[in-house]
Amino acid sequence: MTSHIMHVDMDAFFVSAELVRRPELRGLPVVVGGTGGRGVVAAASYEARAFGVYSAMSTYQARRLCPRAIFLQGDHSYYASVSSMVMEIFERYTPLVEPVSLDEAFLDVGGSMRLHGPPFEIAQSIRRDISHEQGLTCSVGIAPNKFLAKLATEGAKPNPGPKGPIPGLGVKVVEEHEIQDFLDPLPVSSLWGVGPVTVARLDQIGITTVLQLRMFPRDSLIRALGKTQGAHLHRLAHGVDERNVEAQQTIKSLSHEETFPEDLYSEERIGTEIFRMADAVGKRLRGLSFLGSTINLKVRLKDFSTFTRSITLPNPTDSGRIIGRNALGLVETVEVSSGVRLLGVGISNLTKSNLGLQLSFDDVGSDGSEWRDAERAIDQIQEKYGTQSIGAASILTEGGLRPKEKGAQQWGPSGDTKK
DNA sequence: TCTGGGGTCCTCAGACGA
DNA sequence: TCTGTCGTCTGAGGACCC
Repeated sequence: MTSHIMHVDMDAFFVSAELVRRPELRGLPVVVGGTGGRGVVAAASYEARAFGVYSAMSTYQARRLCPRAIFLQGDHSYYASVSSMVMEIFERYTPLVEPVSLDEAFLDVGGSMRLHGPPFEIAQSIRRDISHEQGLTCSVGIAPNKFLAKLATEGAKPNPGPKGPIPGLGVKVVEEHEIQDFLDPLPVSSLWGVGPVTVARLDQIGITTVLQLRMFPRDSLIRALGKTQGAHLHRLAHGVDERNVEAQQTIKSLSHEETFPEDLYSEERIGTEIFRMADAVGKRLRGLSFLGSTINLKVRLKDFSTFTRSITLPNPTDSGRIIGRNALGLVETVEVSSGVRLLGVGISNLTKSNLGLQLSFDDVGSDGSEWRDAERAIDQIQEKYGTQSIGAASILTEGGLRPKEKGAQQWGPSGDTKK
């Protein structure tokens, strides 16, 4: 059986997408992300990477490393539309497409080979289609499983150079008999699920490479890292990953959070922001026909200390008002007088809403009308006339309704954000 | 003027009922 | 009746991913 799991990753996706609509910026150091003082870098062009600018770095630091760079505020909805066109290209070659993020997906092409040829040829065709139709480049890894395919993609990527990307392989295939030779020299940090904390723990027991990890007794690894993670890493070091490519994925939670350009001190303002986020969470729930039972609140204070609180309701809900009221109750258990940097409201324990809903007193307004009906009516009006047209009074701020939308502030406040 | 947003999964501790 | 144990649920927090 040949390797038939494919991982496709767009090269510097957000920047590349911007260069398609702003070709005059080609060849320059370009950074996309949150342009405000509290923003982070979402993507850097290969010219900017040559200055040491990488994604997830604070915009502040990126500006210091590369003052000449052109900083663009990320445009999530534009990238999402480009992404959906790229995903459509994948679906020409196999129905088994599992999007990982806007710029990345797994494909199982095991059933497509009679029609489209071997995986390597399919990868070349996909790269050609994406280049011709979207003007973007991508890298592809092909291997017997998802974990190895993703690692293979890293080996296919371009490298940064001062005059732009130095082309990589474009497509890298890892066959069954090559697995150990491919994996052994890699640092443990390249394994899925190994971050800085686990790297430090492994380092303490003398493990820095996958070869050392593979040679380490499984029982000792479990003693050092715990049952789940120890067994997981032992499997990965041997190149074993049983996860299938799942075209249909179910969501388990959804949330909104926001870092404010300036810290919040007023209880009233904190309450308004909580209701604004709860309203958005409720709207998304209704749009997806989900109900949720557990309300989650996240608070980050001025000193970056972070607290989470949650409460499980007796009856699941999709009402922004109920979510907001409970989140407001949770925030009272946190001492916020030192200043709030970030607030987040989320919901988990999700069920499909067509299973029937048991109404609670919270769903019924004082005039006898049902809040759920009111919120659905607002959804419909916003659908027709825009999100600024109508909204609950509880989310009205000095700046107007400012409804929260998914990804609208994905990488932190923009440079021109008003309070 | 340093450190985002949206997720998933795991661990641990405490409460509670059998 | 009291005590210990076990499983389950809930809540908080941490690690990790893109």
